[in-house]
Amino acid sequence: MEKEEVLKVYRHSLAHILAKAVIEIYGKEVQYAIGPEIEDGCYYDFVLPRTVTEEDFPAIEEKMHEIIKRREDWTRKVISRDEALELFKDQKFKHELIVDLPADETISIYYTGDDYVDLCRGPHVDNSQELFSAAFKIKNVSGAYWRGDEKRDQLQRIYLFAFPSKDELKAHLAWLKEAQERDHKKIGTALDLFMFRETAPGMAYWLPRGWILYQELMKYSREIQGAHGYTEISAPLINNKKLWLISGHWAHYQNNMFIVPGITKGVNATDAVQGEEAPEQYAVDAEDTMAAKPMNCPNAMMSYKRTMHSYKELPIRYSEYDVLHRKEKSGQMNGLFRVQEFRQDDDHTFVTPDQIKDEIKDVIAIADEIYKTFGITYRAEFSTRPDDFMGDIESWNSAEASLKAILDEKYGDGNYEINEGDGAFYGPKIDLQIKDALGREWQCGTVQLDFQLPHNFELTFVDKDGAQKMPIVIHRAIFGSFERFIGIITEHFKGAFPFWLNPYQVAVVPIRPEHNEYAQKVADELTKAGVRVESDLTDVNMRDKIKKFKQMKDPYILVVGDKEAAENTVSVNVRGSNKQLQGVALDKFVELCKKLNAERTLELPQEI
RNA sequence: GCCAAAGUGGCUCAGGGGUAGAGCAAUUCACUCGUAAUGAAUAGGUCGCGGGUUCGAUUCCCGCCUUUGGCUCCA
Repeated sequence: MEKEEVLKVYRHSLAHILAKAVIEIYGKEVQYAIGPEIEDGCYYDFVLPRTVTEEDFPAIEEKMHEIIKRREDWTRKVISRDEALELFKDQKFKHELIVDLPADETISIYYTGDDYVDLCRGPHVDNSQELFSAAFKIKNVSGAYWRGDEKRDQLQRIYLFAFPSKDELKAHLAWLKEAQERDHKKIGTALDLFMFRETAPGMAYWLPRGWILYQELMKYSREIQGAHGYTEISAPLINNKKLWLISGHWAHYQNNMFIVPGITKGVNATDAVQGEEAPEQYAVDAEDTMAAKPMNCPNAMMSYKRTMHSYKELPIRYSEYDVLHRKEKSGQMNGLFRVQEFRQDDDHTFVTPDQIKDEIKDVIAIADEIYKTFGITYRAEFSTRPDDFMGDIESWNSAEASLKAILDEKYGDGNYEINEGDGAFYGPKIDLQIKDALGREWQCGTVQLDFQLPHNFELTFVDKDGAQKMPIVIHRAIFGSFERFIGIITEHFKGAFPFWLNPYQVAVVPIRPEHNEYAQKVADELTKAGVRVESDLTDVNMRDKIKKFKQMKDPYILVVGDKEAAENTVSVNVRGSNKQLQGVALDKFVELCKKLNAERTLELPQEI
């Protein structure tokens, strides 16, 4: 068997052992649902008479070891649907699974010993003793909904790390520990980039160092988009609900919006504010109710609509970096990855149908250029027409064909995922997914075709034949939200950002106070060259200063003393090594910094 | 929203029914130093918020807030 196959069999078998252990501990009334293998092990879902907590883990693990040591045979049996339904008549989830199996499906069951049976396709080990060498550990327990549906039973899911050997488990746990060190929430605090406070749940406070980085990203984005013919607009942060009624957000997205109720004037007051200080009553259904924007598109439509447009003007590209607010359900927030306030490198491009292909191609080219700058790899996903689509099928078909042709050309047939029927109701889309340190995928870039908003806002352009036609809108973002992207790259670089992006690029440390003058001169020359410099001219031990700047992960720390001042040189301490480059000419160093900034170099040169 | 866990000085964390402790950071003094932790002293916390039990709660109980992991992988 292939190594991967072995791993699958191990994990799958261990899931059954887990179930058997849980049943032995919690009794026969346990309802067991499903137990697939996953990335680093497996899990099993149960309904249990009481909740499992961390304190229960050792007992479960011990029971699993005990079961494995029984050297029980695993026997496979093929049975009829009726036999299966009878056998699992007290197991509601198994029962449902059997009912849902296709009519011609072979139904197989596995006995582990003679007191535990599970519905399963297999394959498994033949005897528990094959699992002697397997290494496993309960990872955690969480709630999970039966079949992922929140309206159905809430199950307790027990996760297991599972590997064929102890060494592999150990290696995995070490990897996990390293990954946790990369956590952007930790690094963000350590590097003083951003913070979160209860005064604004899920909304980052950007601190001086972090805000420099943020702005560098926006600067880079604007530079690239400017070169690709984008024009930037900015629009109101809160809009009257009239806008959201037109766009459809009021009907479809209200739960995700922060709403500012208006003052009623004889309208029903549903959310009355009590007390003497607030005699007016605020209500969501008041005419002057406003809402913070969760998306930029409606205002972009308004901007387009202000005047007539000729086909000669298209494509029109309105990019936008405004702040967006989306209200999330509690429990959905996650550091910078999922926030309630963020900015996107957003854009809405208005095109004619025959411009779609070239335009999307250009978007993908921009995405490639940007992601390459960070050395980040992504996975493309193509989502096609859903059942509740809007518009006519011909438009959909041709739009999907255009997108598919671009994806095939770019990534090759089969090198991107297709999610049939997963598109938005207003159009098909391409999403670009990037992994965080823990391997979780987050959607960053997105390209969406939209036939709906132009319709809702009655957008037109005058075509060659003089007829008024409806443009198609392309929504797209490459970084996605800057917040999320910064989270991703913080973990990717472990806080050691590329030179061009690091909040401060060079730190200057004089050896003694008498070297302050020269240190200042060095700092001034670098600043003049557009380099972000910080220096410490206080009367403190130079070692302490170096330590402080190293902790902030400044790429280059310059130490200057008698020798450097005399020779107009600097001694360079390079991030990521203990290397010190002595006697580097100041001019030469300034030139290097300018080059690194101009080229947005990914790697930090270790030699100068 | 749901399941589980957590919240103690700026940061990292210990503690535990009798009103709190360490390291780092900060401040002061000494050291003036050639590339990641000099020494000494000082200051800093109504232990997330509200309620309950108790003579007494940061500790136990309840509610809320915030945060973390999971709720996608389908016998």
